[in-house]
Amino acid sequence: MVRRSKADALATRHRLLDAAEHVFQAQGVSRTSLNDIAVAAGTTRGAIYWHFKDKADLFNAMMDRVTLPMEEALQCAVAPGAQDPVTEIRAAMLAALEKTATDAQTRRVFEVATHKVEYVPELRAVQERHLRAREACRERIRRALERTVDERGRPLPVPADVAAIGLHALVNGLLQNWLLDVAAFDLVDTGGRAIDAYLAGLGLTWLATTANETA
Amino acid sequence: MVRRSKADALATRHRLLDAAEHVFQAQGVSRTSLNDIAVAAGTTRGAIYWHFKDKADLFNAMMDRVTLPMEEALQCAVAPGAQDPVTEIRAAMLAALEKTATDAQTRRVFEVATHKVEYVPELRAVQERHLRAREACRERIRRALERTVDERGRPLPVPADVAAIGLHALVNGLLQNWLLDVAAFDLVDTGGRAIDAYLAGLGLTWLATTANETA
DNA sequence: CAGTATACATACAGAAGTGCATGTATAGTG
DNA sequence: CACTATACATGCACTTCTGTATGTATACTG
Repeated sequence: MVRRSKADALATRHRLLDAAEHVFQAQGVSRTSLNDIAVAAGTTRGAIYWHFKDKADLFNAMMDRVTLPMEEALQCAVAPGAQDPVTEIRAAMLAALEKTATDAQTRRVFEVATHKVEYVPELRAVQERHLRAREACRERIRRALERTVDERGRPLPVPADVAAIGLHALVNGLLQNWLLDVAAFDLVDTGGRAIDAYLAGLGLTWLATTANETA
Repeated sequence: MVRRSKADALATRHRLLDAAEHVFQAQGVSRTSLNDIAVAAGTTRGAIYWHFKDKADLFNAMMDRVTLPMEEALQCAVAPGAQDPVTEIRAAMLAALEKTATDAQTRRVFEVATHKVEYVPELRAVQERHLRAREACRERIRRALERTVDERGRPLPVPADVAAIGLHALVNGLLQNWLLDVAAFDLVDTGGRAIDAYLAGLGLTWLATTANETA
């Protein structure tokens, strides 16, 4: 076969990762052979073994190409101190929902990572990244809540770390449930209202009020 | 080999399912061979093929032996009209958390079902059961909320179905996140407080208040 | 422009797992 | 008390996938 230029090789690599996303989503990671991916990408297994060590390496590369919704949420709220910290957090969570609902690639990879792969020791890298991202997300929420408590006088009805764990679980649950049946509810609208209800329960009712008024 | 009595055969079947739970949890479903399960159960593949058609059949039988936390929550709240419907729902959700935290088998199977198996078309039976249970759970929450709205005057800040989807997502997210790292937080205590915060956000503040007072 | 590394395609050997066929000893059964 | 179905164990053929070795044409490089 013709040898490709470096640009061609990079394109091949991306085609392989694109193909992996689709085939993984359709068949699950463990049930797809490297040949399945190669054929879907219009190449052979030789190309895969050139660019990647094995299936786990390819899987990790596929994950590294994207930022998962929760990680996106952390970056999105980088605009520092521009406004109320809870408003930032709320915007970040809504952004995570919206990105999942609209960006096809994010949805594919997130679905693969949550429902189409088994969390076995071999893929520990992704699992640890997942756990770290989760911890970072919780921390960010917790600090935002504590800053809000400092700025106003009233304390939260529950400790900030508890509130953070709950909010993170709520968003996570919304994302995962929606992926199982995207027609069941509108992720951004319904999810956003649920988030506002939760925040209202933390005593941040002004948010829920404004959200209801604008809706 | 000696032929067993019917009681022995039933015991063998249960040993196979017990072994499957443990090996699936440790290695993931697709990475465990039928021989792995047979050896773990102290038998051979012959026993498996006698009791089950194939691995998918064994997996389904394993799932049929238990009631998952959310299904348990539905049955638990069967005590009808004994008290406030929201109090019932709250108790049911807490029961789901507690059962997951305390009952080892429930935890094992739930963990396998959520993190150690790929949702591929072949296991559609379990997936559909999962979706049906989810729908039933949401419906039950929704009706309880609507009954509460009827009993009191005030409406909810969000539609009942939206509130139900959120509550279900919250509990589901708590369960799944806890399974990924059981040391991260106390499922019953932290989860319960998060649930109360959410209910408070729906205007059912008396619950959060009493929960805080008793805590 | 010759030489080398690149970017694959192809071929092959081996492991592993599945499904079934067959063996077999005993628990039930009339 | 024969005898048949049961409850497995064992062995085998077959498929499937992996990892690697090898072939090869061309992009790059001095």
